[in-house]
Amino acid sequence: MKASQLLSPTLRETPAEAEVISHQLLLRAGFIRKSAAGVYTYLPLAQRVLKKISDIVRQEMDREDGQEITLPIIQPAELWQESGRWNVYGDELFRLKDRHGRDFALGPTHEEIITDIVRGEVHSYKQLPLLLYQIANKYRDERRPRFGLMRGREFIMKDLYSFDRDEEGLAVSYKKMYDAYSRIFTRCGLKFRPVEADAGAIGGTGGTHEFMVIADSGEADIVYCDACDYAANVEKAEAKASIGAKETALELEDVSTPAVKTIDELASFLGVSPEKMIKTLVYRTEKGLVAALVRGDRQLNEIKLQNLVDTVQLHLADDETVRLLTGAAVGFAGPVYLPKSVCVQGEEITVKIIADEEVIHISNAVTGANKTDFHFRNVNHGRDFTPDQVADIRLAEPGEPCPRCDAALKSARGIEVGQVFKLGTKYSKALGANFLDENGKSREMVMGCYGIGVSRTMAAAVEQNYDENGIIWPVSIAPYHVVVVPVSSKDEEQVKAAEKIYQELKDLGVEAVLDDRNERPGVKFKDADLIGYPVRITIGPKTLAENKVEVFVRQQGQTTLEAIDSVAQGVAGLINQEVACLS
RNA sequence: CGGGACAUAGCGCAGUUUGGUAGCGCACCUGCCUUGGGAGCAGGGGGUCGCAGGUUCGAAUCCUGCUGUCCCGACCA
Repeated sequence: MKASQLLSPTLRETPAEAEVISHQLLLRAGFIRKSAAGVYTYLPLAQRVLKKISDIVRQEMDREDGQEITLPIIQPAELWQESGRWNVYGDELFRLKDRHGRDFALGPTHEEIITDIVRGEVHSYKQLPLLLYQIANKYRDERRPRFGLMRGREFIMKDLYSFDRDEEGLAVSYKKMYDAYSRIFTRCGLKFRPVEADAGAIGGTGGTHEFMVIADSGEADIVYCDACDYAANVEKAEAKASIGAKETALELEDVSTPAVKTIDELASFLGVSPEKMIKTLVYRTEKGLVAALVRGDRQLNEIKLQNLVDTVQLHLADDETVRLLTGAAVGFAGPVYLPKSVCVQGEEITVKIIADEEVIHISNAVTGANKTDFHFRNVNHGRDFTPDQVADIRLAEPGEPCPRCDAALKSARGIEVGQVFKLGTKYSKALGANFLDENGKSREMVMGCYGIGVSRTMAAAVEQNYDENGIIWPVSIAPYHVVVVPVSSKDEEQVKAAEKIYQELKDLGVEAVLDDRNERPGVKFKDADLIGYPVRITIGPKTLAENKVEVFVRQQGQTTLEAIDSVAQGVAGLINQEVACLS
């Protein structure tokens, strides 16, 4: 491709709307343009990157006998009503009506429609397992689209659905996808980590892993262990209880603590360390109130609590409810003598006390006394309070022991680019996707679903590979491998040499761009760095006299001199070697 | 959905306080010149100042309403 004809409108300045680096660079380097909030046009360079990523995904899906299909984006409301998600999915579902007033949705995900196809066409155990996938646009009307391609309302996703006879079959399919995903992100040249994750609203019976591209700009917090393989999203990460020394229980006493509300204030006021305190957080759920207890120096993990209580709604109770429950101002709640129920606006609401495992092992703890400006000292589990449930409900933090091997946990930020789910029979049951087994007995198919954010992976690759001059594409997903730059477009000798090398590269199967624009060299170099071509070949007067050209490798920032006649061959070898290295 | 900010040429911005009919840099077009890290000179094209009302002789500027965009939070297969 000739740069003079390539639609890659680079910008000298960063558009004000772009905050994260991938958004800034993809706009500046002329890869994308915004059409509406969270909706982007992919220009030629982006299209090529997306195709490279998609091709890698396709190869690895096909390798595991995944079969590619295309499912409709416009989906009838009836299917969504059948699964129950028409009402549950909420405002995030893009809805539309046709001219007859019939309801449709733009697919945010495709469990319904794939299950519909399979229930109609697959009836025998002989046809299973079945792995079907597509690479397509997905639509989610995000409350707040942001970070450019990272969280859009229209985005490209690969989704594969597995259908198996039983849980054992599902485990096999799951493993296949897990391994395929690891190969895919490796081949894309990304530093990533599969982590244990929370299943969220999608539910399901088995485990789920998220594939995280490690980057500081990531939205997800993960903890991992270098000594063993343990890695998890903090939403899910197990926290190992640290048990303090047992002391002789002293007599319960209340102590005046005027206007001392926070753990820190209390620690300095009483001279007691936070790990000897019990923090009490009151939550309101559709199943009543929950008083959650964690050690003073710990943080509650709301997702663990929500899963434990099995609620849809979980929000911190408002001040008024806390006052009614404890009979005290906010900041003085505690488990001792906490009422079993409370009357809020004429409604009787039950209260459940749930304690983190560590809490019941604190001897002579300090807690709120449910009396304004008072706390209790010497609170002991069993004698002074008895939780309804004891479980791991706190947030795991870096530095604490790994739940598997006790080495110190580390933390990192990650961008979720893929997730694998064991769905079980949730959708096959709702939509009636059954098959007959060897005994002629009808059974529900056991499903899994596996997503990769293709457009997000492109953005994640930029987040992980850039410098102050621009993008540094991994060779395997770079839009082009090489840019050939004659320093002067008016120097016939340089132009001729450049054209020759460009042609040779193309003949060798190397994807090359010839920067034939009548620009000063600085402009061409800046654009090359910004766009992120892995290799730049520069033909200039200094070296041409010796029949040599410069080869600049973007990743290493190093320049070497090569003979004109062999440079194409050499660069082709380098490119092939790089790609092979990744797969 | 709560809080905050912004909206003037493709991009970055000034002009708004104090109303007088729109400007700068980059980009774009023509010519000259130049060619090793976003050159220089000369000429040129491009904007119903987000939209709709209102005040006024006159509105980018003041008032009202709306829309869009971004950030923080809540939310999120």
